Amino acid sequence: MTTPMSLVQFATDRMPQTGTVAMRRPDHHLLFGRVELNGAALPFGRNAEVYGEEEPADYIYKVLSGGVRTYKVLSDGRRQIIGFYLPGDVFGSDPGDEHQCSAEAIVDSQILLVRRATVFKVAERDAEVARSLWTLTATELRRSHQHALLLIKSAQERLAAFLLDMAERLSTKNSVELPMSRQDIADHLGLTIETVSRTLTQLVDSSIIQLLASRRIVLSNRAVLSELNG
Amino acid sequence: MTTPMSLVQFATDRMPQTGTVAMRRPDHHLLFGRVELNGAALPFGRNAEVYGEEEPADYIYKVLSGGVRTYKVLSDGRRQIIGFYLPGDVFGSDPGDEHQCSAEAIVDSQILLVRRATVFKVAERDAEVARSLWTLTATELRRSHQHALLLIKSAQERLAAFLLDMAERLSTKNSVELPMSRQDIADHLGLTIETVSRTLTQLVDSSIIQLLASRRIVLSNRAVLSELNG
DNA sequence: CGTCTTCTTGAGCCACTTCAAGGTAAGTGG
DNA sequence: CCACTTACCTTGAAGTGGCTCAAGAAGACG
Repeated sequence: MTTPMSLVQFATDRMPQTGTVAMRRPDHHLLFGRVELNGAALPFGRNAEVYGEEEPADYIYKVLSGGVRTYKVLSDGRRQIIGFYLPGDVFGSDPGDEHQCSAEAIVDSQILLVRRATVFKVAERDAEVARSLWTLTATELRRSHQHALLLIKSAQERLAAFLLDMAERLSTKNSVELPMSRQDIADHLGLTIETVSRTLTQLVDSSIIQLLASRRIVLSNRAVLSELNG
Repeated sequence: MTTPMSLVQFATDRMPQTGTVAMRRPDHHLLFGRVELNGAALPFGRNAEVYGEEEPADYIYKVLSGGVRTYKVLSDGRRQIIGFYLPGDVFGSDPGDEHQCSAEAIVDSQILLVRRATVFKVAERDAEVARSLWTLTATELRRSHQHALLLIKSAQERLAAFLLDMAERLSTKNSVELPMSRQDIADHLGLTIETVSRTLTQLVDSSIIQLLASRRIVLSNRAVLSELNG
């Protein structure tokens, strides 16, 4: 189920769809930009598994197009989406030999793979690569802390934070095209799908956002959103 | 308020109070065990600030005795305790030039300091140190993910997870001496102090734990606790 | 002993969940 | 082009787990 059907070699790193990402995350590009670290780009269909929790962690991944969710599940099926990864983002650089989370494509995606062993080998003799590997993980950690802080907030505040984050990461204007479903959002924010839907409706009623389509959202009042975000 | 009053140089790394920690965390000791990375041990009183959020991150810290909490606060005062650090644990190795969280001693503590700049310099020419620095951060990340998963659980499940974690980290037997207050536990688990207290009482009534003193807890039925933990 | 802090317990309330139904959009086959 | 299906999203009504407010108990300490 994990194995993709085709394998395309790239001579150079592909730029993500959003042009500005390269500016924001130099470290990721350092890692994937090195000639010796060139990997393979693979297509993953919607909901396709990239890797499973506790599977051997042989690769580090970079989203070229589409989007990915990483998550953990409890025995009774409750799911916590740890993070969303958008074009330009790197994921799967967990410590140890096994992945800590599962990863799935949330829409049809192109994903670049690089062997972990190769990265580690290069890092051993190249302090710059080693440092960028560390920065990568440290940035993830910062996000994770921010996420923990989010999970003590009210539903409105969580949605505000989420929308602002998404807007910053995947849009230039105030209009956002969310790649993920309401269920995904709910599982990321620690809410139910109904509460997510209702809260979005509240934000629409307060003229803070507009819902052009269910996944096409306009942030018409960023100031109030930021205020809600604390 | 941050500045400690005295400065004691140590020739070698001090072993933490709990003897087994060295076995569990070789990387931390590698980092602090190097001759060139020897630092200074400082005493911090109860509730003393070790560093504040957004302060320059000049040091990496290791708990020798006592305990530390790292946390973030929202503008209205709500606090999320990101993590507790017990003897043998390393903290403060945040990325970037500023700390992401604040850190305070939860009881009178001895803390070992090492200059970040020194660590980074050593890491540049010593891949082993670089890797152990990365492993340190990656372990933090794993914990943070586990913590996010905890925050979607019920109050009982959160307490069960917390107690099991604490028992594993600071006791050999089934008896645990918690260094932190109910308020600290509440702010770590995303609950109120009242809910923490009530839930502990429930666990006592179910004969799953015993409360010898308010901070002295016996896990008399680990099996049920583990089950609650999922 | 009194004072201060910390912890526990009670009663009522509220934000979010649960359960249930209906609506909307995209795809499929006739 | 339309009926049918399927997946996804929204809305309503009722229930509840944890919160808020309030008071009291248990330690710690001078």
